[in-house]
Amino acid sequence: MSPTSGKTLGGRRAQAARNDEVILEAARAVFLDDPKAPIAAVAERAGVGISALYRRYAGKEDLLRQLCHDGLRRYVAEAEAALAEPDDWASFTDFLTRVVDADVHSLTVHLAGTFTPTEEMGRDAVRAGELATALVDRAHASGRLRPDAVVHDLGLLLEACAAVRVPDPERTRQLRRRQLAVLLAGLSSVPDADPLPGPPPAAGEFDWRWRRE
Amino acid sequence: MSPTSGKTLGGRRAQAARNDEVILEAARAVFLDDPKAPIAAVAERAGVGISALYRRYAGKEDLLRQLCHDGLRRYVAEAEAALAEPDDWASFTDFLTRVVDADVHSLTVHLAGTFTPTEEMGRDAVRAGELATALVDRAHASGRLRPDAVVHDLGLLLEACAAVRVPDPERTRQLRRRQLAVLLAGLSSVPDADPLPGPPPAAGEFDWRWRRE
DNA sequence: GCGGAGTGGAACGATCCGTTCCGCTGATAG
DNA sequence: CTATCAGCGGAACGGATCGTTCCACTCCGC
Repeated sequence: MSPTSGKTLGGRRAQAARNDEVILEAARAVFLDDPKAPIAAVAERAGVGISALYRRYAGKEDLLRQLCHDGLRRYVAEAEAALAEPDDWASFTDFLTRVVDADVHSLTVHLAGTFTPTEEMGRDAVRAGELATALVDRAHASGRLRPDAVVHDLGLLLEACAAVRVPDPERTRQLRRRQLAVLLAGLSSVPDADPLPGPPPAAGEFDWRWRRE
Repeated sequence: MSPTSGKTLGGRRAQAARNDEVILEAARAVFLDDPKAPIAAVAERAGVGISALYRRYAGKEDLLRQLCHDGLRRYVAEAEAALAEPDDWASFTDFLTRVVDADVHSLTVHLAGTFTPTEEMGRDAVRAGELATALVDRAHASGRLRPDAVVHDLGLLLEACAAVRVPDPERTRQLRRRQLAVLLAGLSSVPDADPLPGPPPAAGEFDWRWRRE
């Protein structure tokens, strides 16, 4: 049975439970800022010792994997939420806005290749791809997405937004929204526009990051 | 007087002169791929020994600075060339296309902060800013640039294009052109568009990279 | 009180990287 | 032809960094 009889547990246990959160949050912040940051930086930011980290994670790679998987799950969750919306175009733009705001893509991009992915992550990645395709299909159906845009243009778009980063997080969010607005305007259908150049981005072209060296 | 009497110098001297080029090219490629790459990687890629590097540059920082300064000069040169064109809008788009193709922005972005800039770089940077403003002014004059776009939106745009990178350089160029096309479409004036959100990017907001830690 | 879960942080060992240095080679001057 | 030395290759060095381990300490829960 749970100690302190199921009540809100206090003292040492509470501190530990709180640390779970604090550490993950700190890790997110630190590795988002510098993917190669030392583990000690995470501990410092979290205001805990290094032991508190190694009690929870087998090693650095384990922490990184968890962090990245969380991001992937968030991506999937946002996509599912967006697909529940009735408006085709709004579900598309809302999804992108939420993913950009949550900085999910940065996580994936910067941390890719620093750990060996689990099978579950593979399955989630496939699922994410399916959901993205569904969103783009609906956007096409709405007629507001230019016909020559493809699913994997989302990759380019997210990359572009994730690339925006200034020291202040809130300002970063604002600038990313601006970037997103420009990109969405560029992806909107207009009567007589030049077609997008080059072979469109294809399926495997963003997987190279995941190659373990 | 020059050895071998001013003729096309051959043998050892020729090899040395050729190495100047080869090394710079290798450094560009290597540091573009990984800004934190070791100097040895540059030497290996250039097919020379480490001594060949240290004969030319005082140290790593010196090489990085040179490389970055070259990029800046290229930026200025492209801007000047573009301003010489008669068509306002074309000078704008051509400039961006050339800068994106040349991967100049990546150089600046990734290498920023890894060395102490020289005063001359500061002057060149100011000049670059003036030229960019002139280009944007002309683009506005042409009426094809949406009125709420500002000079520093170029920073966001270049950032977005530089963020696109796949292993194959030629494919990278293609995808960047596509990205650029979307962004330019997004920055084009259309009759009744929503205004771009948030305070527009301002002057000092991209300088933070240069803070030496 | 006592046992041990939870922790802080010093210490260790491995790795990496910038820089130096020494010995070699072959072009060039005389 | 020979002495010289610019130019070079790459081993070796020393410092820095970082992941991980380990031990002493605290204080909750029984």
